[in-house]
Amino acid sequence: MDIFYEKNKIIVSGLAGFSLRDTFACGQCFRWEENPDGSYRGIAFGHITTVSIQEDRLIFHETSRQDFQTVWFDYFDLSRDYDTIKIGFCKDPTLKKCVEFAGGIRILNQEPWEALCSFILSQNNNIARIKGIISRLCEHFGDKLGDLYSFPSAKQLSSLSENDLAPLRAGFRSKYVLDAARKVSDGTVDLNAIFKMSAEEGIAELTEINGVGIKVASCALLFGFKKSDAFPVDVWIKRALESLYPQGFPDEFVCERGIAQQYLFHYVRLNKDILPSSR
DNA sequence: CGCCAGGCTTCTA
DNA sequence: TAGAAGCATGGC
Repeated sequence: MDIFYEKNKIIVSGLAGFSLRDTFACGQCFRWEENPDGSYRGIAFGHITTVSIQEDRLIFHETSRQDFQTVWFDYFDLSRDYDTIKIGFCKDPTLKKCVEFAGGIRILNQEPWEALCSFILSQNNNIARIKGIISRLCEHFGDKLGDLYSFPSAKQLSSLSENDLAPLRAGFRSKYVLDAARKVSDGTVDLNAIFKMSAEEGIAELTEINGVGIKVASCALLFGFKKSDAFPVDVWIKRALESLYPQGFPDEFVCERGIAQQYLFHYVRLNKDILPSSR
């Protein structure tokens, strides 16, 4: 991998196989928007960028060197060697199919609070509506930065009431978001401490929040706390495990089983015919 | 229109 | 303590 700093763009080469579409559409994040030219515009950690891919090159447009180094390099998980990980996955026949279907997925390192809050809102919900709720959340309570809105902090949300969140139309999830915002902002749940914890300990910490169970906690840990061994089991993964891994999910992927999980999730969700039709 | 959505909490036997 | 009911809303 090589990095080139040019006048108006930063180019990262040597990323053959990386797909922005697979990465942004696989259900791990909800805010990136595709432009007519195929690039994507997004905001994270209070910084905005536009990214595109040409051949094996990831290109950051109108992005400062500092933002790339302090935000986007880590956000796009550029220190991880996905080629080697995928070679490992391909030893398993099902994961091989996942890699062939959408091997361009990388797990993003999102803002911890955004990941937690987003997946609280995701429960018993569909992705199109989750996006709408999160969009309204940011527009109502985030900070306007250029043409986009930051994700509102736990502190910003902690002083709000359920009534304040009514415009989001998040239903019963609103009270869960408020409980999370309060416990995170007052230190009852220490997000920074979770980075030093195991995934198991992280689950114990996050499930102190009302409305956060093992699945939501696992998603937050995988997508916001660099816990690549966190393994969220939703209805799709549950069905996939029952029909495709009756002997259990292979142990050899333990360290990166969260990544494998995401490849599997995206594959079975968009190829419903590979799972038994009856529920 | 009815089913279901990247579940969780609460109730019930 | 396992399993079902209830939950808000709207995409498809």
